[in-house]
Amino acid sequence: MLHYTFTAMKRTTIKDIGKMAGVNPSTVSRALNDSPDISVVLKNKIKAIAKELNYQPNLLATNLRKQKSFIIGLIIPHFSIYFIPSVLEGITRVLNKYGYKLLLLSSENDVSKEKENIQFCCRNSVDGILMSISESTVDAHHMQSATDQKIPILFFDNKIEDSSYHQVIMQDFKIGEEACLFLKNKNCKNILGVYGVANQPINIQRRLGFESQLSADITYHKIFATNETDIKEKVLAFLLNNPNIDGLFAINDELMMGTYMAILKQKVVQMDAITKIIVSDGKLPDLINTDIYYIQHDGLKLGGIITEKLVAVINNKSLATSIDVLEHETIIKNKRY
Amino acid sequence: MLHYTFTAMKRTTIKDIGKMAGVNPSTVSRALNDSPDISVVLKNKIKAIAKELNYQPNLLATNLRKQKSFIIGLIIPHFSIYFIPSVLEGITRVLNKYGYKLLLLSSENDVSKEKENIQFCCRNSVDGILMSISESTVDAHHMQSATDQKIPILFFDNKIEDSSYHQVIMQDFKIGEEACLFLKNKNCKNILGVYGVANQPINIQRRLGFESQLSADITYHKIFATNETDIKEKVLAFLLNNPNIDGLFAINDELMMGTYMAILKQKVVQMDAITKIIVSDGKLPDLINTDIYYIQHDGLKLGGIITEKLVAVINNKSLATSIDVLEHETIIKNKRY
DNA sequence: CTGTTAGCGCGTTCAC
DNA sequence: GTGAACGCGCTAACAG
Repeated sequence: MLHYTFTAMKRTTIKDIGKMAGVNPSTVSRALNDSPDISVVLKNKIKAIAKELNYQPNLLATNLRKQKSFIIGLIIPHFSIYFIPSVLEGITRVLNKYGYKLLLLSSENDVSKEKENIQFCCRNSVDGILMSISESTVDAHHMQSATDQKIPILFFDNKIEDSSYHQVIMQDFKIGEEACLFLKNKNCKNILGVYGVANQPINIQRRLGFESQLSADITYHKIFATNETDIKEKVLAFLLNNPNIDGLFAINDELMMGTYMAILKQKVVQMDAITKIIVSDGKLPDLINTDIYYIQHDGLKLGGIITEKLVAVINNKSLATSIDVLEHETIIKNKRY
Repeated sequence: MLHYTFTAMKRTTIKDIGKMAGVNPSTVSRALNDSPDISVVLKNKIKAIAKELNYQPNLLATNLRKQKSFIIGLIIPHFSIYFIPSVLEGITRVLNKYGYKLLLLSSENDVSKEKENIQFCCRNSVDGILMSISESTVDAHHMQSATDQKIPILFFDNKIEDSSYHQVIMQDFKIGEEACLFLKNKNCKNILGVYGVANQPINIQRRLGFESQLSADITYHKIFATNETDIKEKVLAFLLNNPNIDGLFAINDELMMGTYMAILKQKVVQMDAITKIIVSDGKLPDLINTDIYYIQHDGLKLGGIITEKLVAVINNKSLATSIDVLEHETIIKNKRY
């Protein structure tokens, strides 16, 4: 066993198999690909030899030939613990179903790295790209190389203003509206809205939706933050001057978590005195020990949907681009333990 | 713009560039690879043309030629939200540093899928594989194709009984010991140990370590479970008959979370009446609202370490295999908010 | 049914 | 300095 480690063991190719079987390499290729042209006996013979030699087809060669890799690229801004894992799970399940694999790339919220990633995907001839744009991305100009090569791109989460791409997004404005109406219905009068960096469509829409339903009798504050730590610090400071908050809207789990920790730490206001509503896939509400309401943003489902759509596009390039808007579930009360 | 979608736009190759520059394709290749053989003027001319034509080298061809892909495969059992994201982050950062990309594969805790994944990696000539084995994996026989091809594999998390592989693991036995000593020191007399499925090395070692430090004056119970829901149900039932628990050891975040929810829900015992110690990267302790102690298992750091090691092995194939044992930090008290 | 030939796009050896 | 020719491993077109 160990001596294999030091022996130059060339990988077996169809040539080798051909030599052993006394046939031409191309015959081997056809046999292994179950071409109907090859007699069953020969097929079996060749397959047996292939198995014995532990033959692994070189996909680099196959792909080069076929211009297809059965790999799809996923580009995300960063690895959020709240959402990405379930999206990944959803993507992977569908991908497995169709025999595709996943090249996972993180743009680290940087457009230039995003472009690099796109190019890497292209150079490797991925069959399609799933893309959640970075915070600093404003348009799709840097995806040129992909469109040039006719590699389909599907944007999800954040909408991009370009109808030539496939997209899957949520009804973000409506989500905001619903959240506000909910808090009003709960009779909140002093509300804090917690949002991500200002320029992302998803943030803007949810915020605008929320604000569209505010009324004059409500005191409204908003805080923008980039991450959990950031929001935590800002809320800590905020609460000192505003201990009378009775309603909270957070546009995602991460921001909610930071806010939650700040409220617990600052202690100027009782956690249960605040009515909280967030957009979440439902994991965080399970984790924390307080009543919290949420609008369902199911990562597992989203992952599945975008992947199904991308695969469909790959298999039928002529599919017209469209923006699919995902229905969300109505507000759900989190069951206390 | 839109008409590109319907025009057969062939990808530009070195041939095209050669034609435009009036030189041979091989010259183009050399120029773009900064061969010292090419005059600077010609180089610049060729590079300019390449840029103008938005030339994207076909890595499938390059890799086929060089037998190297600058891709490394990561195979994990499933997408745990508590640990995997930070490991991914750690891996990606280091990978970016060296220009490698990540092929992410999930075995869904299934050995046969694990084998498939390995083979897919081999067939695509990945440069190396990072591997956290599935629950049902007992040895490394199914990695044959990788070793045949001399693709280095690095195992992390769960140890595998085969010294011919590179490994990075923790001092799991010692972790168990420390946890037990800690609870004893806190004067716990009625302790519950919560473990994963019995046959995984990581689970066994932590449990054995823990049990090695038990003494006669301690009542000790143990529960084995496969996931969060599973453990939750089991603990719910358990607590009914054992309301006097005063100490808890959970070998990871996921199991802790299920236990936590069960305790809250069952209400037969006060959460704060139990001294809790877990192995965690520290995120969960931040999330939940109770004192909890933990032994640090830093995913970000681990991801970085295993990737650095794998890259080192890739660049120097002769490196002897070794089992690196990661030092863990001593027990840390979680700061209450 | 099977062999021959050609080429996917690139890097490399050997000429000159 | 640069061109020509070859091959990485595989598949597809054309023969027969």
